[in-house]
Amino acid sequence: MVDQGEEPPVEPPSEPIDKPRRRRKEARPQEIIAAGLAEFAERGFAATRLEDVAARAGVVKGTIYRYFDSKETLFEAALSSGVGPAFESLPDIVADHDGSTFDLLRLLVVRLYETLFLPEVELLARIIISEGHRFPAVAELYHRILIGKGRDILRRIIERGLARGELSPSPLSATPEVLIGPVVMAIVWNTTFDRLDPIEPKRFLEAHLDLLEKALGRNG
Amino acid sequence: MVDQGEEPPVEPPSEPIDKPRRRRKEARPQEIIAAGLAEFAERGFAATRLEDVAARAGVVKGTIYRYFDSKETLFEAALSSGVGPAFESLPDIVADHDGSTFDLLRLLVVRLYETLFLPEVELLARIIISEGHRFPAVAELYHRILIGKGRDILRRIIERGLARGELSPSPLSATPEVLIGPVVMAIVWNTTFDRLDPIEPKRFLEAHLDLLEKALGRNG
Amino acid sequence: MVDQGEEPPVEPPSEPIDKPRRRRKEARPQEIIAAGLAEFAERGFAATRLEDVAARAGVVKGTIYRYFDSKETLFEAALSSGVGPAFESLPDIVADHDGSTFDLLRLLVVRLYETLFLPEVELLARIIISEGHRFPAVAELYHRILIGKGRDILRRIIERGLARGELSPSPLSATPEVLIGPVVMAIVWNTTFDRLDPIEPKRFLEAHLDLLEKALGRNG
Amino acid sequence: MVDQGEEPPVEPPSEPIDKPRRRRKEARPQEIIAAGLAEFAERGFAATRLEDVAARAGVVKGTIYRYFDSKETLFEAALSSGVGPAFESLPDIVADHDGSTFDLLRLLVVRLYETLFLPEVELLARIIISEGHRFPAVAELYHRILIGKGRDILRRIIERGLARGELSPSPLSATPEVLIGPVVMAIVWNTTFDRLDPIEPKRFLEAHLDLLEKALGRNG
DNA sequence: CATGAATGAGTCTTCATTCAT
DNA sequence: GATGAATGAAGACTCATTCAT
Repeated sequence: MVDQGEEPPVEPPSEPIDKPRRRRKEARPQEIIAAGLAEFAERGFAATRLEDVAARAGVVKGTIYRYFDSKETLFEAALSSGVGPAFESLPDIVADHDGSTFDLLRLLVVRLYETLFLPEVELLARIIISEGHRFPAVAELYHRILIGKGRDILRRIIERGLARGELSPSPLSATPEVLIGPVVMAIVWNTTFDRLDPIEPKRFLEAHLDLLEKALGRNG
Repeated sequence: MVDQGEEPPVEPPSEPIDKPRRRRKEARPQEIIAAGLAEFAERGFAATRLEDVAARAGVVKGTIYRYFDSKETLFEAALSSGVGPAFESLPDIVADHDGSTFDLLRLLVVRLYETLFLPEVELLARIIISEGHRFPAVAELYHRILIGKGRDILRRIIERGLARGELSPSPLSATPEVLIGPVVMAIVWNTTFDRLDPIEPKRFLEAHLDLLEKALGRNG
Repeated sequence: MVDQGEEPPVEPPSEPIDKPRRRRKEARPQEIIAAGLAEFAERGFAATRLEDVAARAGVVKGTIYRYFDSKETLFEAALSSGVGPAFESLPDIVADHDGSTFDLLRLLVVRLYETLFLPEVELLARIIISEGHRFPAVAELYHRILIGKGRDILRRIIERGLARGELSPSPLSATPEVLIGPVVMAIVWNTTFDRLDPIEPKRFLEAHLDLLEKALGRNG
Repeated sequence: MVDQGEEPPVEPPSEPIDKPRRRRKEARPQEIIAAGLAEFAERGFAATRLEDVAARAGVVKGTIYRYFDSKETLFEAALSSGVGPAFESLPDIVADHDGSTFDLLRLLVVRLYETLFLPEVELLARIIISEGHRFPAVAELYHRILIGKGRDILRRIIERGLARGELSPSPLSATPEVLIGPVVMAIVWNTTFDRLDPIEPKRFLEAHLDLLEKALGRNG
């Protein structure tokens, strides 16, 4: 997932043998997007220079315009590119599972840590956190994703818990987003203070799970 | 609290009443800083035009340079300006208090919600979240503040709880930052999705306290 | 001579005749330099506007920055551009010559008048005289040239004269630069008073040679 | 001559004793002019900042405008200020003198070296050389001075020499300015190369006189 | 008179975007 | 398609000049 990475210098050996040039060309847009993602995450939208994106993608500034109408178009393309892969695998964990509510939450939370700290996803996260406010379309896209894939699952877990009698109605069950607050904090902390005092995701995850277990009970 | 931000709180009471102009002059840097804060929070550092900052402050572009050497200098001044007021009142709550660990945490968390959702502080928060990564000096400043004032209190609350036997060593007590994760999430969420789906701080606070109470016990 | 200044003297004779645009592009930097030289000579470095340089070169302000990093870079490029051509042909006149010292000096001085009053060289001279003091790099460049090519020849002429017994040691032979003082005066005079009361180089040259002849003797 | 110098920090002891303040104020324009002279010589007209002139004069930028209408007005005032003193003492040397032509020339040339290398006069010279071309009024002023006081004397010396039979008509006697070329060269050289390779006026003067003597004969 | 805050026109420099080759 | 030269609209910053105190 999201593995289009930075530069695939080794051409896929499984394919015939010709088309090394062809291959390259078809990959162009992806390479430009990957370069854009990296630059936008590093400098922010306004401070990113297309010249640098081009250099990182190994092309020339003008070439970007063959694939994207404008800097903004590239920006939105870059932000859309990783959305699917990044959050795709979440939904089905609730449906067929018969553990406790805590078990389900643990599954969700562990998955969140695994996903959100992937290098590519961190880039995305940094951009959304930095620029989301300035780009309504971006905010809306991610809001839809996070609601659709994330918040929704959370609510379904809670509803299931209530239905099974493992939980009882409370302010917490009414606003279950609170339960994943720590992982958001970890992401944001690492976005800003990564150079000074980075959070160790593993350690944070353990404490997070400890908190959930204490609050819900191992079987609650 | 924190409202001393904009205007020097001590006005010269000895002087007559005239000198509206004089008054104005002394306030200039503060007015420019306030305008800068608003613009930087709205558009980010790179996309903010000094022209707009000036207009908002009711002066002309060149005037900014009487007080600040460069756009960057103004940026840093703006970010430093609210630091003290915003976090000053936190420290002393632990020292003389004889409630349970949960009571103390509740005090801290309530205070955090009260402070962080003040309009001025929200501006600061947005800027730090958006630009902190690009401005090491800013990141360092706030890291120092947050560590010194925030994390420190948290750790002292935990230590006190351990000493009083209300808590026992666990992953959570080793990484107590997790406990305030939800408030960070709320801030960040509102920073990005304020226009689409804002979080109601009060409701979030209740759920947050509910979580803490469930996890620590009312007396734990 | 020295007229290769503006345009690369060797035009590609092999190519057809079209490509007027291509032709243009390769010449751009030279055109900008020529325009810069003219403007800098007319107004001085500080008062020259890149906008005017661009207009004179038939391009747009931004284009200058494709070739030169800054106004200062262009300035230095312009001053370096003409150095070689302007002083290149001097050196070899001493080596193989069997006339008297005066004959040699006459050759040198005539050549100096011919060279220094060429329109392009006058521009250079004006800039060096005006701005040399403010641009150490420029001063050093021309000092090296003038010493290497000019002063050196002068000294060799004198040494040759001493060796041949045409001259005898004296304050003048110790400081032979004095011998070319008049031509420097003529240049400077014309730089400043060209509009009021220009010096006629030819008349000045005659008087200068008259002075040298009287001082050294036709055969001395 | 030209002794208004840079900063007269010691108040004239011959005057009474009071009025130290009064004195200061009356001297203001002169102090500003002196400061302007120094700055204009150092940086040229366009690059000189009135702020720096003010600082050097120990006043505030606005104060300059109490005495001078504009930067240009100050410039012209500064350039006029030293003219009289600098060239005043030249004229009378020809009238009553009964030495040879060479003797007279020697007097003139020695006086030129003495005058032109005075620190204050060097400042003036540098400015005229640098900016004269851009300021017709300045060029005209100095042209009048130099013609009136300098060239004129030279011509009278030559005429006297012709009349006395010490000289005979020649290109040199028709263009006697050539005779003082070396001193101009020395000034210009020192203006540009003062930091790299300054000319020693004394040594140059000796060689210059040697040249004149050789050309005219001690008694010619 | 002097101050110094304020102004605003001007200039360098950057960079997204276009376009001929 | 790709290139890279050229464009032109901004925007940061400077500084001569003005003006209220």
